[in-house]
Amino acid sequence: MSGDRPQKFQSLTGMRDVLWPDSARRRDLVDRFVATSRAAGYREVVPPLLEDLGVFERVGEATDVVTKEMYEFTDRDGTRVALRPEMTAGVVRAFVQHKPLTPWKVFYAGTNFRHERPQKGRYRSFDQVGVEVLGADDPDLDVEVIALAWYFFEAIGLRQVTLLLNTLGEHDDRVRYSEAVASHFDAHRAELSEASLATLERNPLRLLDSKRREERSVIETAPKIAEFLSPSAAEHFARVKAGLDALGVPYRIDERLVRGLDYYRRTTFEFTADALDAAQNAIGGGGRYDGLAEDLGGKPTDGIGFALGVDRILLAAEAEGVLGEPESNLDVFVVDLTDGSQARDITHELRAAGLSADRRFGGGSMKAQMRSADRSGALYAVIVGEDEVAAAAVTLRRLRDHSDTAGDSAQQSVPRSELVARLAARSSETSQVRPDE
RNA sequence: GUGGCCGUAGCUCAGUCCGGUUAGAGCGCCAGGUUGUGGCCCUGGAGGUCGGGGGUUCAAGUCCCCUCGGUCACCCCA
Repeated sequence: MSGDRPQKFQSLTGMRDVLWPDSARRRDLVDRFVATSRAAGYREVVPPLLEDLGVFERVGEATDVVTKEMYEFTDRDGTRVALRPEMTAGVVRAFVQHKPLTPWKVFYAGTNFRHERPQKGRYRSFDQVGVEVLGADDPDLDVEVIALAWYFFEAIGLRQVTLLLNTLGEHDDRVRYSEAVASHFDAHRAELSEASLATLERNPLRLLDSKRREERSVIETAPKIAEFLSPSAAEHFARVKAGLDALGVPYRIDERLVRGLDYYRRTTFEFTADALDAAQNAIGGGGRYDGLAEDLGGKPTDGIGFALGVDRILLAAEAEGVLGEPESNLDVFVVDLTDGSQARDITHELRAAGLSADRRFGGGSMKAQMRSADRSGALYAVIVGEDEVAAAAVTLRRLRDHSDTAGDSAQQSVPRSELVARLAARSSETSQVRPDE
């Protein structure tokens, strides 16, 4: 016998367990996103968590997300694989692989992984919801996609959200613009930090949204994308703006919004939560990625989409105070003063009839069982003891909302045979009275 | 990857500067008050390797070193 205790484990750095009530809020948020997306004709896609490393390498060779932050490893058969750091690459890979009818409008909800130092609103395992549309070039599609996210934020009650909008031009525009930006910063190397000089080599556009204050003036004087836009790119952007105006979706043009992943073309956008007092206040972002399908071996296909950070939206909702306490959904708690067989049978019957029911295991005094009933949040307690069994009845006690039940005494005896039908009837009444459930 | 702050009960935290009896509080949990009635109240109880390891000392939650973890910020991003 050794006195050593077994090792105690805890969740890995940057990974968290989501327990109730947080799990209930998360579930509610995702459900609302699903409803919003379905209402606009989007269908769910569920790509795998693990992809060939190349799927992600193709889309972000110049980004930290891909070069430094991926969970990558060699699989048992020697394949280089990675946990997805974002959703778009996998979805586009699926599009190229299955060649669905276009336009392909999909939504998703899932977990991504990035090996970063955690901080508020940033975790190594984080959930996103989002949509992608492949195979359509219409600027009104950009409008639909952006508005969809906007309506979703409205639906969950968020008010302090800002939509930032920009365009990066078409492929050639972006290349010429990038060169111009590079030469601008190259001429001001002395004013750049060492880290920024490295960024200049890899992806000069990224310098535009640097947060370093001392570099602000160099950034201010950098060339603007507007001067590099081809007529068709400018026209596309104008129509996107006009569409958002028509729908009453407010936005702010941010010419330094270049976004993190380097597959973006033309329209880019980002949503920030102004109530969030954290450095990570971007709650969502997206844009067009017209070249991505081709980069992944498919035919040239236009694409656009966005991803929203579930964790950050929940933080923003908390900051705005729009998160309600999740309510108990339990109809009945069964208190059994006999040997437990009554609770076993009655909960079974109630559940089969579509009601929610719980009970306490291992018995306990009536006081203890009633306390459990109260804590469960159940609307009713069904009490069964020797007296009830002898009378072929149960005691039905209302635990909450006594006041609004005039004529409905707090406690009454109900024939055992009528219990399920009586409760089923009341349950449907109450659900009609409560519009927001 | 870099830096600041913080690790004491399930949770929120006193106690650490200036080392010294059995390490405390509130909330929560359990039981009793009410031999079949929850919430409120009263009484009692359980619950702690003081993150871990090493060192200094007669004596360490308290001082020193290392380490692990958390948190916030930078970088970057949802």
